[in-house]
Amino acid sequence: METASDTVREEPLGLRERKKLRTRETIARVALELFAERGFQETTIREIAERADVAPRTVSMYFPVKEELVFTDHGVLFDELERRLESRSADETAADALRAWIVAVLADDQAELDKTRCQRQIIESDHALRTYERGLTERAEQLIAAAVATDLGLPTDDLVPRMVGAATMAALDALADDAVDEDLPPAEYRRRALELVDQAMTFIGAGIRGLQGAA
Amino acid sequence: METASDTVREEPLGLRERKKLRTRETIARVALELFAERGFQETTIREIAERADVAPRTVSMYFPVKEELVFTDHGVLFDELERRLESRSADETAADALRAWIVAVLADDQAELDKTRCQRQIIESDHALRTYERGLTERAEQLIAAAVATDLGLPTDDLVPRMVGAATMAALDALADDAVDEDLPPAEYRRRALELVDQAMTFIGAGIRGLQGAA
DNA sequence: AGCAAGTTTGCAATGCATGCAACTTTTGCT
DNA sequence: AGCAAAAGTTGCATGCATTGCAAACTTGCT
Repeated sequence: METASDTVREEPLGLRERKKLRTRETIARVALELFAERGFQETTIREIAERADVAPRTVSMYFPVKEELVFTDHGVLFDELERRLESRSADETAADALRAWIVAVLADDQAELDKTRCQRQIIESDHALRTYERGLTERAEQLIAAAVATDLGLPTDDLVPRMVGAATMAALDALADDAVDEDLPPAEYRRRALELVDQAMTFIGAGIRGLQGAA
Repeated sequence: METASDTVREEPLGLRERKKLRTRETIARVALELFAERGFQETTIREIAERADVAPRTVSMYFPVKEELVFTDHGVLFDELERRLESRSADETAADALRAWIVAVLADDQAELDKTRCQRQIIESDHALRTYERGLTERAEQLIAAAVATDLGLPTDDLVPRMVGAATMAALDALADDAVDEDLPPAEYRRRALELVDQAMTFIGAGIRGLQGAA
């Protein structure tokens, strides 16, 4: 199967890089543990630093804002989306690239799904985190809007691509809710997720056609 | 024309209430001035308090989070939307109520439009404010989603109403951008705003029908 | 070993947010 | 008017996140 790592050159990491990566992962892991135990607001940077055995300053070094401790992979996931949207071939629509991205990033083993569920429970129990997440999705909306605008030959700031981006991210939100509400095995979760995605794309496609007919 | 005040009983405010209201408005006004002059992050609560001639503690009293100083009316506007959606008559769809709300709340005189433009410039020049705004729109999305779910006989957490809510708010976002980008007179701004809204509703309507046909 | 570059850390300062208690003003009642 | 309760304002103190800066420490390389 195609994954992100297929396209990324794997440099042999030096000791320095490996250590840095390990520190980063340790901090993120213990932070998630603590958030799950006591809640996000109730956990201080200092406590995270203590359990990760680093200085508080180091935590802030790796994660300039506290919220980033929860959304540790959103950045790379969205980078990947951007790459797929921008480097898609001429016969591939934005919708195709988007769907392929979702297929590639969907949690597919139990461990990954468990981590996702843990993150989602933390996020959904804290308003600041939900707000922060909405801020993150803004970027994805814009990426999608830009790609859709290209497909449709519309200006980037046109209403239609923006609505498509927003509706798409609403679908991904619904998908995230599913991840936590249900207690499904990974395969079943994937199936339902793709069902949601296809439903969203049908909606969007019909919306676009409806608007083109009216114009 | 119908406006919010038509349906709200105007109690004769006592001195206490009037004073409170005046203090609140003074704080909000000077805060907006300062934000426009120096920027949001660059202005401290203390400076706002000084110019408003109150204690810093009082500012935090009226506006528990700094961001609220910019979004002073969003709360009541969304209250009004909620009221309109929930108290609509049987023959009025969610879309009807929504459109009526937009017509009622659109800035229609120069002074109001100027204030809106000032707010929007401040918001768009600061990332924290944009994020905060996205958090606020979550509520509106949910109100709309709930009303649309009722109209369509779907569960509240169904994908379709959620996408409709998201797409609708994307349209309002685009509308807000228009308010600042252009230098239009109020009447022209209103006209373009309604054009956008109708375009959004065409998109959404077609999307819903497309999905119903496929189901 | 020893130097240069890159990391981690401690320290200090700033600013937002909040609980609490003291203080002032307004209100309602006699 | 006079007074007591209620409501609003303020000062004080604390906790926490975030950031700049410089010192201390590690690693990579010669």
